[in-house]
Amino acid sequence: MNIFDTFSQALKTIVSGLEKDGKLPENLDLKNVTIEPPRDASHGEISTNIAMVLTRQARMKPRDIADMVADGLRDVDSVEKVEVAGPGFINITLKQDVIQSQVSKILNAASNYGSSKIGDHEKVNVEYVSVNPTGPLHVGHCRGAIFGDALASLLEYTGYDVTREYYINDAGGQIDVLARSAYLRYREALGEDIGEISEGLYPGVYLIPVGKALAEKYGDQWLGADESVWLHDVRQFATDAMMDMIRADLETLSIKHEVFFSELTLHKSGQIQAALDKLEDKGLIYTGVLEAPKGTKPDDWEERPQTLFKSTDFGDDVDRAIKKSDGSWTYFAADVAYHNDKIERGYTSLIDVWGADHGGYVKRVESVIKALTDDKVKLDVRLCQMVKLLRDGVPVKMSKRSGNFITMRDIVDEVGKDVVRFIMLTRKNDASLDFDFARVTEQSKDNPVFYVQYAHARVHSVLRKTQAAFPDLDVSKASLAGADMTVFTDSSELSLIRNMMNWPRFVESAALAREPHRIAYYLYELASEFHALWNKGNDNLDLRFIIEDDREKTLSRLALITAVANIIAAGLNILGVEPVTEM
RNA sequence: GCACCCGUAGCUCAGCUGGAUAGAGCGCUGCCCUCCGAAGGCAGAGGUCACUGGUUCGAAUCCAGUCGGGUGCACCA
Repeated sequence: MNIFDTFSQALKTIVSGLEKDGKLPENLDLKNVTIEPPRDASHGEISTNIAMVLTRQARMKPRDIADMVADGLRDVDSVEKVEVAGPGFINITLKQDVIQSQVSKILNAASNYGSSKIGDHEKVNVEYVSVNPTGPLHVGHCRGAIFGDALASLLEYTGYDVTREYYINDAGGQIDVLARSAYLRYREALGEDIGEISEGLYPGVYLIPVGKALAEKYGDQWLGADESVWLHDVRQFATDAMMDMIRADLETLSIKHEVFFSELTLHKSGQIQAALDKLEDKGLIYTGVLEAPKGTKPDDWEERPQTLFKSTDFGDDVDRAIKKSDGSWTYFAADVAYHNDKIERGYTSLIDVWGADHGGYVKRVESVIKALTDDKVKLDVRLCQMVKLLRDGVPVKMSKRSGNFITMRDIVDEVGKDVVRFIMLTRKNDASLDFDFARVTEQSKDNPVFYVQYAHARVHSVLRKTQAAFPDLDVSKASLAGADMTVFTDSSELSLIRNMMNWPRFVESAALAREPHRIAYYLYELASEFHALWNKGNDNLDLRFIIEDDREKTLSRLALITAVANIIAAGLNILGVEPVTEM
């Protein structure tokens, strides 16, 4: 239980006491009460708005409520001072030794400090990447991949039961295109001159090895054969090859998935029909004609009767097609089945991570979830905005048509996994992000990756140097946690500890908001405080971490900075970035 | 035409789901290395939180509208 939880409990006890004494009306709702650090450190460590929240319910003046609650808080033994300020804030200053002792708590909790149970083992499915298996991953895919992966880790850290999932779109027309493109490379592998690759096929060189592998496995039996002979086998073969490649690409960024879910299996198993039957039973399927879109009307627009889903009943703009005019399933139909499958697997919370260009697709899928579960299962679609690639401020040009795009692998090879991951998480997902090759590899304070990792490495550097000064000093967890913490009296030290006290709150709020970037910001701030303390040691020898003639004080200081390193490591771990021990 | 997202310091962006005097980095200005932990540090200037209303003890945050920017808008995936 962290310090904020402790005071949350204390407040409840105090309020119910006041209710019992008739000083406050009964059954007060404390839902909107916040317990948080005040913005200004001079107001103490903890602040609550309880008096203002209860004003209306209790029909009393906020200051009067605050005074009564403050009296109760003064009896809590970790409290040094309680003040009522402004419109009715209650500010609590903790006893200094309580603050100091937090260092022991952090060390004892080790990597669990900051982890939380708010998820309460809720089954959450996080689906991300889900790129069509028709080529390697390119930069555009990086952000969603990293975001999804970090979000999944964050949710695990806060007590959710998380499944990381990839939806393989292996059933659509693009797979036929892939197969034909691979077949062309197959012919090439068998010595044919295939010339220019025609417009409708994938030109990428990554298909050359696939063609060779096909030739090795099947020989020349398909040369000159009709498409109907080889298409099925080549589809399967090429899809598998592409997925192997994609998995390898993901591996370079340490992106993990537990489930790779094939769209094709939905078609084969009859699950699409089954899912639509569920909607049919609710009277949400009908045959109709959609109106032409209002803005730019497609040239080839024509009226056509189709099987439609009544998504407008659930907030969508228009009803959506389930079947094409030739009677085959739309992509959306498969997606209905896919989400239905997730629901049937028992997830009560679904998170889909998509690129912002799929924004128009959100409402229809939300509609499906609402329709299928009577709004009981939550779907949260997180859209990731574009990444602008720059080199020294100049936009990097990419042409998708010529196949001349920067791949995920290119970018990882150039700047490294950790840099890519961290930078991609330094903006909230729905804001666009600049990625400048020159800046992200800079070793300076401007570069947040470097700055945070440097802090962690510095702590380990100090620990290594301690060996020289005190070869036999016991720096085990137990020894550090048992150090004398009362030596921390400098404002920078106390400020650092206060900051560390906030870590659990940050983790929880980041998880609830599904915003892993908050972790990155917190780490930057913590690193900044740590570096500030380090710098103070430049002028004030007594504030250095290793004090040559004072073994005990050195141990205390090591305890402090080890706590910092623990938190940085835990945070970086959530982001999937390696906490390095030397630069 | 419609939907979604965005609009905060000169620039790039945070702002902990409604709290107190709105923050950080870059850039700018001024100080700080004979030696010791300067791939830096300290301090300062810089804001009608796009605009207008509304909700309430209290709004950058919630609601409505306006303006500006981005994205997407029948069978594709």
